[in-house]
Amino acid sequence: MSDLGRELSTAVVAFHEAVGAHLGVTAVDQRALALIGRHGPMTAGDLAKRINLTPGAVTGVVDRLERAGLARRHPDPADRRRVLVTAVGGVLGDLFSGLNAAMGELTARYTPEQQQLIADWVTRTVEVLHEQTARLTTRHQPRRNRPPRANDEV
Amino acid sequence: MSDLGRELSTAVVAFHEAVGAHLGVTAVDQRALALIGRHGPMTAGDLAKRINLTPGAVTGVVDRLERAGLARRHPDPADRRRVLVTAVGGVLGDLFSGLNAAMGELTARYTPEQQQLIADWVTRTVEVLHEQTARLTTRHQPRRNRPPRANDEV
DNA sequence: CCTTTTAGTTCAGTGTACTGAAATATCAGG
DNA sequence: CCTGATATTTCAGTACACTGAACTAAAAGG
Repeated sequence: MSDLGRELSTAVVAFHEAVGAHLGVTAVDQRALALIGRHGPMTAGDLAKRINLTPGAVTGVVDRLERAGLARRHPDPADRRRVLVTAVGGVLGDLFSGLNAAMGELTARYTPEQQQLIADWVTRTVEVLHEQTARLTTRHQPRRNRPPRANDEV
Repeated sequence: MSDLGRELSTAVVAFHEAVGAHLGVTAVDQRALALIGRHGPMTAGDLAKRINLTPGAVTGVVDRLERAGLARRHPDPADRRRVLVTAVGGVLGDLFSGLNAAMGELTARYTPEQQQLIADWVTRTVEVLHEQTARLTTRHQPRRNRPPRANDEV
């Protein structure tokens, strides 16, 4: 069972990497996208704080996301200095459509009760992962062979 | 439910990134490690073919894995030109111990039948992910804003 | 208004992982 | 042995994402 978890983990990571390579965006870019996907439109500055990057770096992140058609810059009508970054569903949806369809087929094979059970397990697993990720990022400080990486919450 | 999948996905990726940052290894390094973890000890050349990297790059990969204590170089007794790269369980085990413990607790909450159901779902999900990853990496060629990345099977 | 603060982009410099080629060491065959 | 093939490392060059600082633009507050 713990082997299965490892397999799931690597499969998920491999898929994410494939998506990133396909679209020409980095892992950090994808984290930023997930962030605005979850929290809604966000200013570049907020994004910088969230993913622990300098404003200059965020410009690059958003550039790549825009070029890939995954996000768009939107001037804030209330404050014209600010730039709101919004996620664009279309392209990513296209890419994930195959996955979503296949997963839909898969879930359809289970009864509602079973689906409920699986959803429950997934929810708790996500919680565990968040806890363990936090444990890694806060308790120990990273080993610095390489430059400091953006590895905060997502 | 598809939202849940997305959340699980990002949580998994975040954890992996945290581990990588903590140990000073890249995502590619981790893929290489997963590879030798699954297929057993492997020569540097095989590793190069598998992850689609030049031999020179593989030297760097193995260097980092060794430095992190995740792998070890082992001369092939049969052919002293070759270098067998073997995974070392200890360090990674320590890192994942928290996760494994937490996941163990989590699974213990379910009945054996329920565990079986979950395992079944996970297995099928892994299959789906592999298919979809293959679809991305083979059918379409990557968009090349950036240099070609190592994104093959894992 | 005029100054100060804030938001974002631009730009030069840096670190790192990659490629491709040269170098080194070992095997295999006449 | 000696030659040619094979496995890995070393090394120079390159690409890229990041930092930190300068710059532009807009808000805020006397």
